[in-house]
Amino acid sequence: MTARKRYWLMKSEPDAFSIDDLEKVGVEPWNGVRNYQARNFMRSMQVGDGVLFYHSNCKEPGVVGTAAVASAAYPDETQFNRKSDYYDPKSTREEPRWSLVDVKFDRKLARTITLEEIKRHTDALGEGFALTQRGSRLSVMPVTAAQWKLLLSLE
DNA sequence: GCCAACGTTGGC
DNA sequence: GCCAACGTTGGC
Repeated sequence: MTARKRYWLMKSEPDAFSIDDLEKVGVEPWNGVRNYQARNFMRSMQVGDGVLFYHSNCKEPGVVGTAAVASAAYPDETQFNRKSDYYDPKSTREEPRWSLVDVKFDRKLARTITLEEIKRHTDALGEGFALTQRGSRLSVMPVTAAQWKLLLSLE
């Protein structure tokens, strides 16, 4: 039951949902992920896992805060909603395609750990790190304990 | 706003 | 099952 705590990095566009938004609401269902790899990572998450909150597609992309996984994976409601941008006509209640987890605010970093800065540590982070991998657009990815420690040590 | 890289779709 | 076309992501 009590698996060791694991770590993740989750991207969000601050224009859509920022770390400040998460601080305001406290807990947020991480809806709208429509990539199988990212979905599978969320399905393997456990309550209490650590999350690096990353701002993407913005002026200063980078890690801006930490959060925690607050639920096991469950179906993403937006896939059933015709009016939602995330509506998936091929998904059914019986066999939902898309899952999400609830994410709970932990803290904002004193400053943004920018992507530019993170790239300078590419070697230490290792080749398998999707964030610094050329062409990777994965929005939810695993982070090792060592990577977690290294990234937060830059704060 | 541009565009490279990637994932998905659909015709065959 | 291949692959061209298309849509999206996300850094710059």
